[in-house]
Amino acid sequence: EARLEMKSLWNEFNELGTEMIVTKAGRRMFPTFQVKVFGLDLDSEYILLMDFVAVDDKRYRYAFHTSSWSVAGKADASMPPRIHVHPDSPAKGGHWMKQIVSFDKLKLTNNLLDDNGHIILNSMHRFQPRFHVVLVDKGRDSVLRAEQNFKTFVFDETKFTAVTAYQNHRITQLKIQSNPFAKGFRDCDPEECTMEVLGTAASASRPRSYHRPSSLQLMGV
Amino acid sequence: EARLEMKSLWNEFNELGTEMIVTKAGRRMFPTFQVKVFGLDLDSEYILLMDFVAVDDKRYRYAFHTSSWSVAGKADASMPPRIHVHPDSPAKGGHWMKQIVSFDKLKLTNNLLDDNGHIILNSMHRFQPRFHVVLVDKGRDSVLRAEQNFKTFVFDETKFTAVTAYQNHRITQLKIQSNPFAKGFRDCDPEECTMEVLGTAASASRPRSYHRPSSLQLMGV
DNA sequence: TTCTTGTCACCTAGGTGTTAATAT
DNA sequence: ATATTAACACCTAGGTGACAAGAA
Repeated sequence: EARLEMKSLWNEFNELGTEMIVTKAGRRMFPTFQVKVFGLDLDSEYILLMDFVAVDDKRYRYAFHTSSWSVAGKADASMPPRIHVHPDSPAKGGHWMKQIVSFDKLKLTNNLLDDNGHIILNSMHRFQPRFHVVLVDKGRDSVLRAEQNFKTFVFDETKFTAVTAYQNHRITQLKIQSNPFAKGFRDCDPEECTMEVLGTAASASRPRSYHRPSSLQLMGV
Repeated sequence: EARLEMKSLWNEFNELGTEMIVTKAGRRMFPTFQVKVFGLDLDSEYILLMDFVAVDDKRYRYAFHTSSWSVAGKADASMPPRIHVHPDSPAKGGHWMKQIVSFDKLKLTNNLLDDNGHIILNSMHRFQPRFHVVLVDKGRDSVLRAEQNFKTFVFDETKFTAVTAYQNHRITQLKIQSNPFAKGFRDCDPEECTMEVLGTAASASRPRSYHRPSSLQLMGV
């Protein structure tokens, strides 16, 4: 009834241990959480939303010398729970099913006092995104049908560690290779570095490198 | 029940004879048609939309030597009529009234075969934008109440001539001075040419000019 | 002649990881 | 030490009028 899009890309990240940046202003997820929805009633109205639950009760730390994560104690105080309602909500089943539903407006923040409606997460903690479909039931006693009007989908491969700066260098490289907005950091021939990593895409080694001047000499401090 | 926003800017354009560019791909209007809506029922649902009607049955021509428009004959065959439904539709009265309603996604085209849902207009003809508020009435016999569920607003100062290229040079200059996206053509000190023409904004003459190289020497043809 | 089209430099607006500096 | 922040170069994406060339 709901299929995760870009599943192979999510798998690539998940195998390395996905990291998502959180910032004070709010940062989008990459990959973007996108789903194809099936089996809704064409003319009934639904609200689609996401939330994030802690994977465990632990705080993590990354050891650069071993390139691995380890537990660094119990979780910090949990953040105020928030949900992200897809901006098209509410909309009819026909609307949701006619195209991929993309949560590209969703942003993650570590700012406890955020008033932009972003999702608040603890850095160095692990989270599992969840996707919910809620049937808008305006009839009497809708509370009695709350259970059947509410469906939740969890895709294990979308779990991630929230960070304020990337820890695993291989995650950084995969982000750079697959996110169009990071094209400026790609280490390849400027002529042909348009292709993105999708699924088992080839990774032919590129002989030429694109070197930008070090910002050391550019930033006048 | 509906107030035109940026009325003074619309008036400035209207006094010169507003022109709006139409292109094959579709061009936004400037000024953007924006309204503040009042008096809706907070929890009832409304659809807000726009359409464009011909001001008269004439075709126009611009005489550069006299800087004036004149009638150039009867109107060409009318274009397929289209409406532009505001993308937030349908939404409750509370949603529409809590902020300015902006039709900035609306685009004008002269392409009869357009399949992007843009508004199709005849170039060198005059048009009057119209704004409609439709109450979503799901009751029986709603057809009997169609009249009272439908309100139309016409702001005379928003009428314009559709063109494929600007005719009146003063219109061009006012667009450049007031549209942020045309800032590159402003003839002023690059340091301080941020201010836009709003209402009776001052037009202090600027001693310094910003001259870009002529594209004659840049375009290698 | 008059009008239309396509390309361009130049903007707005905002999403990237990098880096140095700061905080804890 | 480790984690966070803020400024930055470099992108994507797309809205401007100018201009030259084409069409009617």
